[in-house]
Amino acid sequence: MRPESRATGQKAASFIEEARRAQIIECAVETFAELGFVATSLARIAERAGISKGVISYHFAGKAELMDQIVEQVYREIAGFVLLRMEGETTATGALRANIRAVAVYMRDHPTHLLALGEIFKNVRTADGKRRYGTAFNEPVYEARAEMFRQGQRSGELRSFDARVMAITVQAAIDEMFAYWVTYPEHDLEAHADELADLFEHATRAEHPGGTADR
Amino acid sequence: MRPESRATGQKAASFIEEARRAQIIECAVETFAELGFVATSLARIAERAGISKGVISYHFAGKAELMDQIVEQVYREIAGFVLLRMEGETTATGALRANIRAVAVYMRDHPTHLLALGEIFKNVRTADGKRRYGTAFNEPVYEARAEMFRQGQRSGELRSFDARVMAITVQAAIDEMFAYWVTYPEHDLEAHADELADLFEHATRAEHPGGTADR
DNA sequence: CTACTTTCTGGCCATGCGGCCAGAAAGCAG
DNA sequence: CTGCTTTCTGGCCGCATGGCCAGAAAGTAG
Repeated sequence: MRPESRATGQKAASFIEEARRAQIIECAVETFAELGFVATSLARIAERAGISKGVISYHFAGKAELMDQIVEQVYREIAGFVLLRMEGETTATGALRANIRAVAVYMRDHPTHLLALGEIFKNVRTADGKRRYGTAFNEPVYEARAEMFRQGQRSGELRSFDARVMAITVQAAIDEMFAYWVTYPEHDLEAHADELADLFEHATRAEHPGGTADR
Repeated sequence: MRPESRATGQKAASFIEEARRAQIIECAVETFAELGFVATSLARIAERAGISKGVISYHFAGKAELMDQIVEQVYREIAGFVLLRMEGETTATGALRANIRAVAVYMRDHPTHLLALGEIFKNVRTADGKRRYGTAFNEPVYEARAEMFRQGQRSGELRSFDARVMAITVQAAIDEMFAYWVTYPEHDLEAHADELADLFEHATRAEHPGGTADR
């Protein structure tokens, strides 16, 4: 007998099981990225993986769990990648530049992961019609970046502004850079990232650097 | 006999016909805004309008034409509203501020229209899997704003930067302001808009105002 | 009134969906 | 080999979808 639900089971999964789960997740990511949320069905994912549709049901409790796994995995992957490349930055401006550049590098190397994440984020809803992964899911990112700005303001490196709005806007700028690049692949992603770093440096830095917060 | 396709017909439509079409479009907008693209079916739209599903088929060639009409109508509405409120602005900075504020006012007054537009934009794809209304649909907006920036750079009002990246980023910042406000309705939209205007003023203005382009 | 057009209803259709399962196949332990 | 577990296939189910249509209803002109 198959376990009541291997997907939610606690037992150590076999090598084969883990490999299959990883393969299915990867194929699902590609399908979401290529066809979009609406056109991505379990049948299409199975087709891309070269397996029967039932295999997905065997390894995952359902489509919802599959998407949960994608979100969790990709999110962790990005966070690790970006945070690693921000280490050692001491100034807020430097940290922000490293942040933007790191995300741009990740975009270039794993565009499908980000596309799939976006499709799932924007379309999955709970039974009551509300977003499953809302803007609220970005809270940690917003708050971390806002805190970075506030620290820069306290040290006098940055001018006075609403740290939260700035944090939100940085994320928006990064996301749109990705969307634009996906539409126009010949667009220079690295140049765009540097331009964004300049943009926000001008937007945030104190008018008379060296002093404390300017007003 | 019903006309071969009233939806695409050229004849002057009757009052009743126009009223029905308008009602259906409005109900469709509300449904897209409230339930999202995935959960919006012709049946649900008809239910909200209190009519039979067949009425939609009678007045529109299909779901695709309905969505086309929504996009066209809302797009025209926004463009007219915003452009009207930018008239008379002579400086790039002033025009940008007026632009951002106007969009914020429109958001406050017609959130469902913008939500529906977003749902349709992000999810409708053609048969070959490509976006029907892609980032390319924003081209006119991007280009107009970029040209505004270039003019400001020529006059020495603005510093040197990539006008296109700046135009894209402004749009992203505005869109995210809306998304954030929808998630947190108590968020102060007007203050956010003013904060954005300040942000981009700092990001774009020349370091030594009064001269010509700075480098 | 009748004759005709416009508008609407209710239901049918083929399609594709996610979920599920009986049993085949494969792998493994004795 | 046999017996057991894990993994997979192929197909079936109920359901919702967009599109479609026959005919009813409402409106209008003569």
